[in-house]
Amino acid sequence: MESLKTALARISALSPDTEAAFLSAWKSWTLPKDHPVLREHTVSDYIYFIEKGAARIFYTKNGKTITEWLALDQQFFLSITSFFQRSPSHLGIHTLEPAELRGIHYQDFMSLADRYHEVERLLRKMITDSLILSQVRMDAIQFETAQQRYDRLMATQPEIIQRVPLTYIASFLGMTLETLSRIRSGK
Amino acid sequence: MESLKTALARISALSPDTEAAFLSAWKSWTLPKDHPVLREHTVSDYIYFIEKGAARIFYTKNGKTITEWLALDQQFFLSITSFFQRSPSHLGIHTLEPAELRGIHYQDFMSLADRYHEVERLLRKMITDSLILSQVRMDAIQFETAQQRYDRLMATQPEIIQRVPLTYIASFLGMTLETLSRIRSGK
DNA sequence: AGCCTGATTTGATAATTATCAAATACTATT
DNA sequence: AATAGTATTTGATAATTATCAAATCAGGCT
Repeated sequence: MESLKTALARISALSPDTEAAFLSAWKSWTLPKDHPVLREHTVSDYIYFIEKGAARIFYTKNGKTITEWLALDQQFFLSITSFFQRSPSHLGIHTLEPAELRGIHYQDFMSLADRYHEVERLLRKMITDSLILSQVRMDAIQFETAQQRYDRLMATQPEIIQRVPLTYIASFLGMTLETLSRIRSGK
Repeated sequence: MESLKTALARISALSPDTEAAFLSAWKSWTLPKDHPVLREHTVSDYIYFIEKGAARIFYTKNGKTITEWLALDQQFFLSITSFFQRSPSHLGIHTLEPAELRGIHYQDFMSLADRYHEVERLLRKMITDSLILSQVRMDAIQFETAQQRYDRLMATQPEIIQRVPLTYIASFLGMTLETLSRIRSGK
């Protein structure tokens, strides 16, 4: 419980009673390794926070499974388009390690955002952070070579390489498994 | 004035007095063709709305000028990272056609968002829309061929081809001018 | 220890797109 | 209408990365 609270406090301060109301809306799950969190083509109702463990957000394109995001301890994740547009997501999510998850339902988040200006502000800041991340990532994908994208990952999240199978990392970085392997072997 | 109001109403409803307060914070500019809106490496203080005309958001990478976004009539645009992080932007912005611009300053937007819950909600929805767009675009860049990206642009914003020089469109689509030219000629 | 299964590496080749270099077309202005 | 300057097209070649195929490696299980 402590770490979700800390993570939220880092984004935006809440007054004690608002914080209590908001935190109590979050549910908890303990999931084993390789367990589904969200089935593909369903509406994603939750924003998740992974207290501990690893999860993979993926989808299928032309018969291939693409890893769209990898979430490790202390990160928020969700299917953006599905959660906000309330439409079935092409995304699936499953755990890669045993995981402690927290999640807040769309309806609960929205009614709290309606009731508390501070929660609305928190939501706005969460989305802003996510948008900034998305911009940086887009730039990387569009204008960096495969080598540069790998180097960037090593610089920012080296632990990901230890904990996640290379196949997933490859597609997360927008390259094939073979290309990633060659980059890692130093050509 | 009417169209900014309409565009905002489409995003989120405001009560009459909140709307009046909010709209009055927007400034107006009339700019000629090929006129700078934001100089590179400065802090971007405004969210812009282009009533009429065309603008180009760009930056320089390895000595090349990359078009990051093209905004035509009735669109909002801004340097996301600079505006929200209050840091100098690598982005520059200039007009491609004579343009009627509206803009709201960071400080004004934020203090209105602080004062009015409804403005905070509007801001949240604007950012959400932008995030969804960003996700869709990222997916296109990462997993579609040059041909598919061109086809998508033709399907969604065909008028852009008529109004914007191909060099800019090419880099907006993440390909070289030559590649775009060959795609257009049907190989 | 040996085996099985999945993960990763390596090799050969193909596809896509970029780069460099002209040639041609277009536009605005005289 | 001629010209200058820019925009676009075309051609030849190179670079990057994907694809397909096979070999090797690693960890869990009997």
